[in-house]
Amino acid sequence: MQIHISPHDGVPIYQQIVNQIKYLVSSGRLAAGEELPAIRVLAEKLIVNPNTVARAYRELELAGIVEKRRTAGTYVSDQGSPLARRERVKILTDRIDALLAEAQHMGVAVDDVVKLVQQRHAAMQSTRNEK
Amino acid sequence: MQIHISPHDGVPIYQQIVNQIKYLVSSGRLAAGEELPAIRVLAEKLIVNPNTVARAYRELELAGIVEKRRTAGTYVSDQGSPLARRERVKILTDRIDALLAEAQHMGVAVDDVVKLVQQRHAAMQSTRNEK
DNA sequence: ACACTTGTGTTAATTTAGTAATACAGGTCA
DNA sequence: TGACCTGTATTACTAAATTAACACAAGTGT
Repeated sequence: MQIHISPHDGVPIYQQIVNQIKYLVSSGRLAAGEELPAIRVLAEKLIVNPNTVARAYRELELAGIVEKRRTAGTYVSDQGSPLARRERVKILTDRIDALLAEAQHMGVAVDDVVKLVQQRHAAMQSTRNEK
Repeated sequence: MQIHISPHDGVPIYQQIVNQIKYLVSSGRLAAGEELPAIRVLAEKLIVNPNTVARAYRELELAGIVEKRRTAGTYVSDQGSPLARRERVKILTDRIDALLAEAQHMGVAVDDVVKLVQQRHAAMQSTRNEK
């Protein structure tokens, strides 16, 4: 768990933790079922108040990334089931609908939106570190 | 200049002003070179502090949407339309980045996202009323 | 039972974003 | 010139977000 925070980066500490753990999970460095550090442990490691880590974990649980077992710890959730995928696609579909509605409202063609998507994806692939 | 603000909409007043003026410019209701209301005038019309309007105008100038002539007033920038489009694309780009990041976290491939975009677009074309 | 660890909850301090009050500087134009 | 416009700058107030301090409840394992 190599997590590094920038205390005065403009983005809240708890958000930085959320983002980095999300990335660790999506990149496979944190496997499903794996236990992640106890709130106090990570807090001490990052030199941050435990409540801040607790909030990050809560957000992650809300997002379905992790599961908490009250007195046992926090674990990466098994988000691999096919049924879950349908749910995920539905969420993405809603966002896409909103995006398309906005684009239409702005007078931007859907073709351009598709181009932007591919373009942005390429950009994300090449540059893995920014800001 | 029909601008309407919702004081407690969650989004800041100055941001609402920025958004609506951006839209007015991009839709052509505010032509390039046209003068827009003096800060105090618009402030009184919207029942808002002049500083709030001033901030909105400042953001618009920073975005290249308008130009300010110190003692003469504020005018829609000459390249208002093209710049406005760039602005719109930037807004969409931000949303797309967020969408792609989310898709990655969910383990959904970008190809599938592109497919969903096209699919949803087709759905929007055929059925113009639902939700 | 008991020491220890886990996450939870309540409350307060702190920081930041947003808005407001007010005075200022520099032009226009009768 | 001088009243009257413009946008600008400084300062302070308010509300919300963020973080911190600290006590709590509930399992684990010896």
